[in-house]
Amino acid sequence: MLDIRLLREDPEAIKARVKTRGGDAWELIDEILVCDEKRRSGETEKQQLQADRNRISKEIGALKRDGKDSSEIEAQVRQIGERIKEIGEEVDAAETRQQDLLLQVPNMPHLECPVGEDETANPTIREWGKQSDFSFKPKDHVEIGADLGLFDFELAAKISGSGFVTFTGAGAKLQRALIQFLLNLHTTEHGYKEVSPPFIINRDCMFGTGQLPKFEDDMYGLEEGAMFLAPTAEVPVTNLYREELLQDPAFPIKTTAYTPCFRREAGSAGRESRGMIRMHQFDKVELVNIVHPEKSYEQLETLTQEAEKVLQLLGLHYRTIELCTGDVGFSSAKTYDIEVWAPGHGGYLEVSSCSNFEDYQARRMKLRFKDEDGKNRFCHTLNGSGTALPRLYVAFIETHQQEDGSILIPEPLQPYMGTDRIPG
RNA sequence: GGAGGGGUGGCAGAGUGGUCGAAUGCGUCGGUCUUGAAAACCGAAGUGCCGCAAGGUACCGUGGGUUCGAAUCCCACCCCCUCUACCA
Repeated sequence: MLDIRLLREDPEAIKARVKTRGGDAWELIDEILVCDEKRRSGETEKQQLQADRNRISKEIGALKRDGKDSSEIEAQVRQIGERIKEIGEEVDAAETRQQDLLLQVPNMPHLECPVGEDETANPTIREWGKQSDFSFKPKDHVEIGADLGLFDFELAAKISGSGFVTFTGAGAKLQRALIQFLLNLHTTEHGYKEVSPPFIINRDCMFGTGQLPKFEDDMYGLEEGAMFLAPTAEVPVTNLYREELLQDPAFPIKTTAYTPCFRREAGSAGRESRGMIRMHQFDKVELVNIVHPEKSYEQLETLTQEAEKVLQLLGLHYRTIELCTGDVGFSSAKTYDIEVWAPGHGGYLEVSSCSNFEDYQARRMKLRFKDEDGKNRFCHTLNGSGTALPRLYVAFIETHQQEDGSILIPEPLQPYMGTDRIPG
């Protein structure tokens, strides 16, 4: 949520920045300011009346104690009460409307964020490794999975539907090994605290991280929308800190979690949908940082490197791109995507999205800290996938496949797999 | 799921219609004393909103209601604890 004070100060500048995202959310800003004005003037009047009422009520108390008649001023204060109620309703209506609108306005992209309309304008920041040479034609992950019996889509369709996968045998073990590897890397090398949160999340939290009100259709709702299946661990993990006023925080607060993620992916059928590249349920290890506002951009670089480390250790070629204004997510001010090379697929796959939300989420969820001067300020929040499993899995088996059909397990993963090769 | 108990400031814990934003204790911070520290004593200290400010206003789990006036009475809901049932 944007700071209403900034909006009051310089609405045109903020409109211009929101506008760089495309879309028409910036058009809401004028009405927000009208509501704000209405709310504030009503509030002032209401509070004056309340002060009157409090004063007179005290007089009534005093009269009654003395055994005197107070019926006259009681009638007077009753009238004030009615007026307070009327104005109160107006103020509430303006406030509710203002809040509704404000929740629909996305974050402002960072000033240095490259301006552009869509993903074609995203600059590549760096690359690591290179596209591997094969002395044979590399198979894609669907084929490898079928050949080695690693996973089965039909088996998943039988019990759920399309867009799900069942891992089997060594394939299931590889999935488990990757999760273990990721969590251990982040907890032991990168200083993260591990949590394992619930996957069913209440509605308030969905507002906190910015999934609601705009993206309800992307999620699986339960109990008529009162609860949702977590679309990403970002939601439960960041919301662990909602409505907190951190007294003496040891910034950066770094939390990691493995969770399954549930997404309806409504309307994206057919897009990059072969195999397990886009699923209704997938596993992910998430990295969440809560930081001092002045350190968040520095921390974004660290966070991104922590995610990249995963791919380096697993010997997977990737590139890191910066999202332009038209492509950056709703709540984010700046985002790096990490895309891993999948030789069988013949393209790059997004395995991680590392974002600085600045105080956008913190303001929504009232996450604050007491700063060096004793002032209460909103924290900055960041998160990044560290990493998403299915695409990591895809790149992994496609990159490490051998001509004989086996898959070589790179050394860092061997302790978790208990072998250096999945036989062909 | 059923029965009972409970949700008050950083924590503990009083308060059952009007000088209660809230006693008291612990903890925290500042000061006095001390070579220094401890102890003792004195003092400070919640959050949001409105206001240039002075100040005002709201907040005692959440939302409604009664009343001139609600932490206190009524209703609904949420959460926690104990017992019980069921169950991985």
